[in-house]
Parts: sequence; structure tokens; C-alpha cells
Amino acid sequence: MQQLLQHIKLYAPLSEEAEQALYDCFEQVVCSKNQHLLTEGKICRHLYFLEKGALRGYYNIDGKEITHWFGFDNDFVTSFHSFITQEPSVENLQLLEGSILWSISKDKLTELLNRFHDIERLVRVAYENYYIRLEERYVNAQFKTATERYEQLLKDAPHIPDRVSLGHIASYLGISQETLSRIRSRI
Amino acid sequence: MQQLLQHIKLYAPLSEEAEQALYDCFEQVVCSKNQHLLTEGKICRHLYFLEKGALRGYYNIDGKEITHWFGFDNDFVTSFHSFITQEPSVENLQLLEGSILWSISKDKLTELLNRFHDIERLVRVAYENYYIRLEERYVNAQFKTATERYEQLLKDAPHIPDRVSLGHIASYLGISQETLSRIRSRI
DNA sequence: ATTGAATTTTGACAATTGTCAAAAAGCTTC
DNA sequence: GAAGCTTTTTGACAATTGTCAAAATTCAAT
Repeated sequence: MQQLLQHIKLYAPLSEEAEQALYDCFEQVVCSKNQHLLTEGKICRHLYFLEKGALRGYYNIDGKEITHWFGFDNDFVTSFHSFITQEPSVENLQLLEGSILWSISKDKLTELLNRFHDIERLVRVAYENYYIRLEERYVNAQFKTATERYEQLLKDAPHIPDRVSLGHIASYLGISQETLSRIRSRI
Repeated sequence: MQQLLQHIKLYAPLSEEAEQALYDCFEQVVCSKNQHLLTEGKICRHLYFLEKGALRGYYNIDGKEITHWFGFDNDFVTSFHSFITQEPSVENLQLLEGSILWSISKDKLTELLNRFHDIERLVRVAYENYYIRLEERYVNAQFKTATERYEQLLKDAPHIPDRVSLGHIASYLGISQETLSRIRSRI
């Protein structure tokens, strides 16, 4: 929990009361490898902070699993679409390693956002950061070759190949596993 | 200006004082077709509300213009990366039609965010919405075929082909203009 | 160490898309 | 309406990536 509080202070300072209120609202969740945090069709009612571990978000499209996102230590993870709209999720969240998470419910978060301007600020700033990150991913995805995207990924997350299978990485990059294998043999 | 105030109330309610403060901070900007709102290398110090018109964001990569984004009536537009970080922009913003915009400076917005919890809320909720939209674009970009992406675009923004040239649309879809032309002849 | 399952690599071929060049179609302006 | 510009389409070919199938490798559990 200290790690979570430490991490969010990078976004914005917090009053003592706000910090205490946050502290009271998060609960620890321990998950084993391959376990699902969320499956499609369910409404995502929690936001999670991934203290330690690895996770992927994926869609089922035409019977295929399409990984579109990874989370690692110190990431906030949820199905943002479902969490924000409280509509059924179209994506699945699955742990890739045994992991430690901290969870807060939508209701509790909403209450904190109402009570504390500085928590509202914190969340706004966090969204700014996540928006920029997503925009970067988007531009990479759309406008670079498969090889460039893989090299970019290695730069951004050098630990990825150790923690995530080639199939998941290929899916994330939007290329077939065979193509990724060939790219790796060429580099 | 009424249109802007009307629009943001869709995100969150505003106190009278907050609304008045917002009203005082926005300035009208009228732009002609092809004019640039921002060029790369400059720090983006304003957030714009596009009351009426059309705009694209594009990168210059290896001498080529890569359009990654369109804005239309009722969109907030800026180089989010530069506006948020106050680092030099890597993208350009160019009007595609004669347009009416409303502009607020980063400094003034920061002041409003500090003074009014409900404006902080408004911006947080706006980010939520823009995050979801971007996520959808991302998934489309990465995991659908060129034809599917074009059909999706027609569904989301049926007016696009009337207002935006084929070359820009092709760039936005991440395919060559020739390929898009062939896709259109097949549909 | 050995077995069996899962993951990764390799090969052959097909499908999609890109590139370059030229023709056709649409718009403006006189 | 003709001239000159921009935008869109078409053709031919090359490059990239996908698909299917099989082989090789890695990993975990006994």
C-alpha cells in the first residue's frame, strides 16, 4: 500500500485527510497466474493498482484472442471503457504472473472524487498521463512497420520478452506470431 | 460561446461562478482554410474548442505527412502531448475548413482548475471520454483490415468524405491513397 | 533424466498492400 | 468553355505479411 501512495504522489500532492481516505478505500487482491480479473460481458466495478505482476487486456474477435494492452508493476489497470461507462466489458483482463493488486470500487472512488478536490486533481492528472501514453501507442501501431514497433517495444519495456509469451507480444503488435519470430531472427 | 457552454454541460454540471469564470477565460479565434493552429517545435499553450469547422493533426515523418487525427464541430482540439507536458510539439494542427474556435491558455485553465473543483471534475470527465474514444480508434487501427476501418469511419463520421480529401483519409487509416481508392471502388 | 505439453521457429505459398507512373476526373479562374 | 491546377483512379509489379503445416526447442512435472 505504501507503494501505491508513493506512486500516486508522482501525479499530484495529497492532503493528509485525502491520503487517509484513499488508504481506507483500497483493498489488497492477490491473484495467481492465468487468473482472470475481468471477463467480457461483466461490468467492471473496480479500478486496480498493480503493485507487482503482469497482466494483459484482450478481446475475443472471431474466436481469436487479440491482446491490446499489457500492465506491469505500478500501472493502474481496469477495463477503462466498462469502468467509466458502467456498461458490460468487451475486453478481458488476465494475469500473466502471480500478482499483488490493490482494488477500489467505482462507488468508493466516486465518493472520494466528490469529497476531495485533490483526489479529483490526482485522477485528472493520471488520465492526462494515460492519454499521452495511449496516443503514443496509437501512433506507433498505425504508422510504423512491424520491425520498428518491436524495437520500440523492446526500448519501452525491455523486460517484456522475459515475462510475456511471443504469441501475446505478436498479438499486441498486430502481427502474426510467425512474422514476429522472423523479425527476431533478423535483428 | 453558448455552444461551448452547452457542450461542456454534457460532461458535468457547473456552478454559476465557475461558468462565469470559464466564460471570461475563452477567446474567439477565427481561422481560414489551410491555416495552421500549431506547427511542430512550438510549445502548445492553448486548448481550443472547435465550434464549427474541421481540423487535422499530423506528423512529419521522413518527409511525409501522416494524419493521425481529425477534429470536427464540438471537439476540443490541441496537441495534447505538448499542451499537457509543455514540451515542444511533435505534431501540427491544420484547419481543413474555415473555422470558428474558442481558445483558453494553459495558465488560465490551470488557474480555473485550482479555483473550482467542478471545473476540475469537468476536465477529468472530458479526459475519460477522450480516453475511451482514443482506445476505440486504437483497437480499430491495429486489429481491423483496411476495408473494415474505412467502413467503420463512414459509420462514425459519414460526413468525412465530403469534408476531407481522400489522401488525408488514407493517411489517417494508415493505408496508401491508391489502396483506399481501390477499396472504395469495391464497396 | 524422461515424458508430455506448450512455445517458438522454419518452409512454402497465397493474399494484401505499397510504390511508381500515367491517365482520368474535378475544380478554379480567367 | 478552355487552361491549369489538384485530386482521384487505374495498371503493373515488388515487398510485406498472413496462413497452414511441420519441425525444433523450451519448460514443467514426475
